[in-house]
Amino acid sequence: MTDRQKMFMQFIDKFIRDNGYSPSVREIAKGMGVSSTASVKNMLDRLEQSGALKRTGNIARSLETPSVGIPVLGRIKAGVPVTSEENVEGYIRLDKPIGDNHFFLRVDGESMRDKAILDGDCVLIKMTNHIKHGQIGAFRLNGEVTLKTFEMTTAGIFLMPANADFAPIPVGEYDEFQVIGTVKMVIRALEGGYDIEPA
Amino acid sequence: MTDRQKMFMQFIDKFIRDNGYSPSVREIAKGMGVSSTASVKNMLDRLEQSGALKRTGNIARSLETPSVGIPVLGRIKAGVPVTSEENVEGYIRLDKPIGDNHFFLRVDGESMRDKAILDGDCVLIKMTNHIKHGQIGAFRLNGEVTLKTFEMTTAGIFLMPANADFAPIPVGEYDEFQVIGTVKMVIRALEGGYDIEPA
DNA sequence: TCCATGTGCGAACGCCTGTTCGCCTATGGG
DNA sequence: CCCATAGGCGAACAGGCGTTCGCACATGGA
Repeated sequence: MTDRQKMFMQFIDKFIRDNGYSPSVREIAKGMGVSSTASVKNMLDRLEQSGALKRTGNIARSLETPSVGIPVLGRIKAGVPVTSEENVEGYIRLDKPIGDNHFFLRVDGESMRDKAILDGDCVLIKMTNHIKHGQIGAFRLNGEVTLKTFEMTTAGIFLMPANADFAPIPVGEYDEFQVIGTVKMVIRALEGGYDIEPA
Repeated sequence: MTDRQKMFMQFIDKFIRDNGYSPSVREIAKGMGVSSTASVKNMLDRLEQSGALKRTGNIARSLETPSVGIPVLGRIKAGVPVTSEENVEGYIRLDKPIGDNHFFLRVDGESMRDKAILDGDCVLIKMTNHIKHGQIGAFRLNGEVTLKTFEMTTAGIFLMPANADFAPIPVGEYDEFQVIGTVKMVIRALEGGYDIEPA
C-alpha cells in the first residue's frame, strides 16, 4: 500500500469513527483535497482490491473498514490450524485499533486459576512468536493447544500452570512445539451479563 | 416504546450488524412490510425523538443505534454519589444491549483475588438492589465502596472477601449500608493490550 | 362526541451519490 | 524510447434516497 493509499484509509477510518457512517465519494474528495470524484473512485477500487476496504456496489455510504468481529475460538481441534473456521464458536466485537493477528480463545480448564484465569473465560491472544520469560501465552504442544506461563531456564523451556493440581510441562527437543501468541486481555462473563455473536 | 417501534429498532439493529451500514428508508419499508416511505420516516422521527436512534439530517444511511460508552469509575470519592462525574476515569465502548444502569468499576486491591478478580481489573456493575446470597456485588458501607461476595445468614449480612488476608465484614444494624449492584463481567488488560477512552 | 396519538398510503420533489468516459501528468524500469 | 503504474481532472448520467404533502383509519381517554 502506498503512502497516498494509507492517507485515504486513515481519512475514511476517522470519518467513520467520528460520524458513525461512512463518507460519500464527494466527502472523501473534499477531505483529501482532490477535485474529481473519479479520482476517489479510482483509489477506492484499488483499496478494495487489496482488501483494505469493503464496499457494497452502488450503495450509498457502504464503505467498511473490515476488522471488527474478533473470532472466539473454542475447543481447538487437533490437526487443523488454530485459527481454522472449524474452531470458531462466535465473535466479540471490538473497537478496532486491534490487528487481524488477534483472536479470542475460550479457556478450557482450571490450569491457570491462580493467575485469575478461569474455565470459560475469553482471553485475547496476539499471535506472535516473541514471548518473554514469565509471560502468559497460548501454545501448541504435540497437537494440543494450551494456555500457560512461559518459562525459559538453563534447564530448558517449561510451560507452567498456575494451579498446584497441575504439573509443569517440560518442552522436549523432539516435541512439536509452537508459540501461538501472548495473552493481552481477559474477559469473563458472570450470570449472562454479556453476549458473543453467534458464528 | 410501542411494540411496533421495538420491531423497527430490531430490524435496523440487525441490518447494521449484518451489513455494516444502516438501511435506507425504502429498505426499512420493504423489510417491515409497509409500502410507503412516509410511514417509515414517521416512525424514524419518533424513534429519534425518544432517543433510541440517532440520525444526521438528509444524509443517506446515517442511522445509528447509539453505541454507549460505559463509564469506568476509579477510586470512589467519599461523600459523592458513586456515579458522580468526579469518579469517572474513562469509558469502555460496548455494543449496546446494555442499559444505562451499568458502569465499570476499576478494582482497587486484592481482596477478591481468590475469585479471580485482581487489582486493576474492570468489573461491569449492574446497578440494582436485588442481590442473592453468594453473588459478587459492589457495596457502599459507611462511605467506603467495596467489592465483595454477599452473604445473608441467620447471623446477619456479611461482605465476604476472597482472600485469607482479609476478614469478613459484618454489616451492623446502624451501619450506613447500600447495595450498589452486581458484577456482570470482568475485564483485565495485560501489557497494554487494551485501551479505555479518556474521560 | 371530540380529539390526540399511532400507524399507514401514494405521489412527487430535489438533492445525494456511485459510476462511467475520455483524457492528462509524473515516475521508474527495461 | 516505450510502457506499466499511480494519481488526477471535469462532465454527465441514472438511480438512490430523505423529505414533504395531503389524506385515511383505528384506538382510547376526556
